[in-house]
Amino acid sequence: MKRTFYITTPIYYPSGQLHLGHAYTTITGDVIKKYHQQLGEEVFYLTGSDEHGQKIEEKAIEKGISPQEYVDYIVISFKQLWSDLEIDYDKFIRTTDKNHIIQVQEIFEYLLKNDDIYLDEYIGLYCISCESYYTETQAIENRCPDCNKKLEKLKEECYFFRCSKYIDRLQQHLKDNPKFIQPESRKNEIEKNFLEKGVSDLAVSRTNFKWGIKVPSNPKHVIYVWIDALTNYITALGYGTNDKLFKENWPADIQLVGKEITRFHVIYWPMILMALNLELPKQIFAHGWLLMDKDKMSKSKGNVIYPEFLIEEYGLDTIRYYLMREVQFGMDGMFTPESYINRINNDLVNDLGNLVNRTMVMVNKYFNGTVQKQNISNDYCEKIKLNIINLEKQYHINFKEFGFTKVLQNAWEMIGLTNKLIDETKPWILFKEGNLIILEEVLYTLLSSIETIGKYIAPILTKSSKLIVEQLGIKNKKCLFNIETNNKYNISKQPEMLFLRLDVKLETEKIQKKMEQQKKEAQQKLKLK
RNA sequence: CGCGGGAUAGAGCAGUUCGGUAGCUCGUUGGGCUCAUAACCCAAAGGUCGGGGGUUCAAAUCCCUCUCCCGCAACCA
Repeated sequence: MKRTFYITTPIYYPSGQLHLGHAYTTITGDVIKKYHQQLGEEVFYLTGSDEHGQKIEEKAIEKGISPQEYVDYIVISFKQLWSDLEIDYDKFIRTTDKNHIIQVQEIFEYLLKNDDIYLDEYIGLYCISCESYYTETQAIENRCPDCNKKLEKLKEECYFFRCSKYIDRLQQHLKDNPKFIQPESRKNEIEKNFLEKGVSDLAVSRTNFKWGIKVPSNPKHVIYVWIDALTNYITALGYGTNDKLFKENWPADIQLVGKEITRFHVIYWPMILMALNLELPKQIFAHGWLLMDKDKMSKSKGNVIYPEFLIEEYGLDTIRYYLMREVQFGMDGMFTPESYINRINNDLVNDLGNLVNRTMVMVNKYFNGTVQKQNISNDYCEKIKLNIINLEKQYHINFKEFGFTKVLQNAWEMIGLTNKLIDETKPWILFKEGNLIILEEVLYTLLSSIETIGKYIAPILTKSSKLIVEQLGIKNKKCLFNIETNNKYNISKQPEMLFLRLDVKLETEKIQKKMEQQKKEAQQKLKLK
């Protein structure tokens, strides 16, 4: 049986337009996919949309269309964004897919039959004007935390999932698999805050809205988000219908989630899988948030940035680079227009772009675009070659631990060394003095170093990597760090610049203006309501 | 005493597991170079490692205590 590397993102909720935060998660998955493909592994990458629930129902009513029409419309924008970001997903699952609906119903009935789900009454504090339940910890002196009105105790018929049955097994699993939840800090949080305090049974159905998957044996109940949404990771593989695809992919190798939904993915999701007698995913990675100037991105605050604008203005690679470089994976990171533009100028334009450009100009100027390896020894060149070898080890270690920041730091260390090599060997003087053999060896070393860098950054800087490899005239594109395979380079005569220098002040203002404009639009929408 | 995370140069962060000259990027200042996208290379300045106490020959790191910030059960990556 063929085993593939299976990656999932959360399925996003189509209550509005996706922003840079969503893109962050999905780009990360894409980077992981590209790395594993580079290793020659088969990869299956899943993303999708979670389309049911009260909020969607309300949005649709507000717009005077059916929920289905509404989600169809929003999902087009999701897919468009992933296409703009060149996300190479293998399947886009929608919880309104027919197959998903049937499977969820079967799963629900199966759990019901096995007594993992039972019918009972939900008693909770309800706010009539907000139409929502609050827990006792949320309520402020028996008043609604949102509108401050008095909360009523309400009873509602509801199906529950028997968490108590699986809690011991889950705790054992966490003990046996210390890397199940990453990063470590999230694991501690979950254990101390939830597992050790006990997990009460989970309400898994609703009767107060209609837009969802009906419980077949009791259709006045709609299956609530947990069993509907979480199971997407298996129904997408054809659980229950396509055994082959399912067995090739499940269990997932890595499930990416935002830190706010860690709880559902490391407590309830594994319990559902246990109840279904399925293996648990190998790892759940909870990443942090992208903050805008220390604030969480939020539409009402008007500090949201949408990726479309950035792609159009600055190119896809700049976004991928920024997110992977600036944000320590697992921790919160910051996006500020200024740091974004600065990263582009400093790292991409000055260090990388300029290195490639200055080298290629010299190769064309001094050797008309063709240089060969000269079998002479040169201290400076040896240093670079040694570094390339060390780099390879680090590369795999870092990628396997999702240390994207480190991957890029190492690449940039290499770029720095290569820039330094030029200053140390001074090719223009070698040329003036007629030291052509040494000059050719230096230029050859520069090109092999650039080739390594080009391949090294491939999973992250997809476009630049391709352009570098193409412009160097490299044939054996697959080979990763083997610098000795190319004894000769025949480079492009008119190299194209990888990145163009930006005016920091001008561009920063442009982005801020765009955000202001979006803020106004959002406020107007609120007024219309 | 609810729990978890955090506080390190002007900014953003690493280092804390297993104590031993405090590090990276950007910014600032000075110098070098002219192949290159006024880019690149070198150097310097800048820190009582949140406060206080303790253990130790030695603490950013271990222990105690205090202060401040962030997150935390319903649907926000």
